[in-house]
Amino acid sequence: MSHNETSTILLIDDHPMLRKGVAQLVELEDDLDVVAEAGSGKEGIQQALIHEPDLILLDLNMKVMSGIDTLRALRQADVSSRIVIFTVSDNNDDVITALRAGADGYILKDSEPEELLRYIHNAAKGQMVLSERLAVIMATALKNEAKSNSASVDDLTNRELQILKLLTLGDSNKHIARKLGIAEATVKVHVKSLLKKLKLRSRVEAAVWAVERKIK
Amino acid sequence: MSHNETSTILLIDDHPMLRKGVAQLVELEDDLDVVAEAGSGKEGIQQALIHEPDLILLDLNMKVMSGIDTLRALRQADVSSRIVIFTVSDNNDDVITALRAGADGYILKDSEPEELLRYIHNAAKGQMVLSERLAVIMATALKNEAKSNSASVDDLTNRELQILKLLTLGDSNKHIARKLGIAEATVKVHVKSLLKKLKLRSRVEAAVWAVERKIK
DNA sequence: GAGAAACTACTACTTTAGTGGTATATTTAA
DNA sequence: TTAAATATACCACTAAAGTAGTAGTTTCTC
Repeated sequence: MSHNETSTILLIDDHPMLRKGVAQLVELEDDLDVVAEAGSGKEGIQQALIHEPDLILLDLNMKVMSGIDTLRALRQADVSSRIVIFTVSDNNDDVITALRAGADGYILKDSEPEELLRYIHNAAKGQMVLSERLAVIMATALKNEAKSNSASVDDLTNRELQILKLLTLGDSNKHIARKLGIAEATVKVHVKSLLKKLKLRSRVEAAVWAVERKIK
Repeated sequence: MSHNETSTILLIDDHPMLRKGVAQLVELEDDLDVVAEAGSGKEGIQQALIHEPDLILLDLNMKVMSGIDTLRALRQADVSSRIVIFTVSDNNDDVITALRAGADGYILKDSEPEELLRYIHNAAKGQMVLSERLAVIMATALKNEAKSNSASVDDLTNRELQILKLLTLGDSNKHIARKLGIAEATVKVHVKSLLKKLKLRSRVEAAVWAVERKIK
């Protein structure tokens, strides 16, 4: 836990240069101390368990294990550190997903050094921190709440998901039917119910939806 | 131009932390000197004209003016510096587009510090540098050359691009026609020619193509 | 000023997509 | 163990998308 003294920090990011930059900045502060760095989610979890830092700065877009997965794994492993997402993505869904998954803050990488330090200090104090730009984004998200599909991949059946993927490849219903060994009419049924669940109007929207969520 | 002495470097990246990290690393070397930093393409071009550095490290995914646009603008402005892309994107098309646009190298941000220094030294010497992981990617790209559309947004006319964007939103031809105040038949013509140029088979493929390239 | 793109528009036609309804066997969850 | 959801299939119909060809105007370029 955090004291009146020094707050310990763990950096999890697969960009060594960025880790260096943050570490250098943070080390200039008397009351902040980077106790460990990790270049992957897996390594991050190990380091978190070893050091039990006060604060973890976690990148979202990592190659092997995604930031969200790492976040969930950290919470699963009962790591009590405060976890703040530090990433480039200002995507609506990423922000919301991260906060739902138990993140204590969300900071954008294009923040200025002074801002970042302010955020880190506040986060170490136990405050929730959010990059200012995100306020607008989240407000918009809330505004469109009704519209903004709370629907997700999880609501789809296996078959529907399978067909969504093929559809995204540009396959026609006929092609999909052939590939899956079912009738074109059946494919249409699945497409229809998939559209209904996702509250979309056409296969084009479905394809875009899928691509934007990186469903592959 | 580069001498036996010190090579001058300009960093263009909209992430201050990353600039700090790279600058710190580079400054440890006697023969490398970061003479300027820029947080945007526009600022980068100004700095490049002022300092005429030996080497420019340029990020691709910048908010306002994209890295590619910046690269083109730099070449347009007759900046003779060697320009090396330094980015997270290992996307096929990004790599190829950058090299076609006159980049002297392409380095991934997840490179280790030692690697990065080696690349920078070599680049300053006038060598072309490429992150190792990209060799595989480029080989694959060449293999699929026939398939891999060399076509890009630039090949589309304004109207076609405009229609592509609307199409990606899920609009039907009729809707697009209404929005643009033209006949549905005309929209079809544009869609057809856009598909032909991009070598795609349907609006679904076009939408996916656009989303994957973040055309908005 | 001639030629090439680009943008527009139309007709006519084929194919694909999407809707609505019915139906059956299976699986899952309350 | 019912009830609901899933997966399958078919038909008929409408709407939308895509193809092909012709053609007029504008705009840009050589």
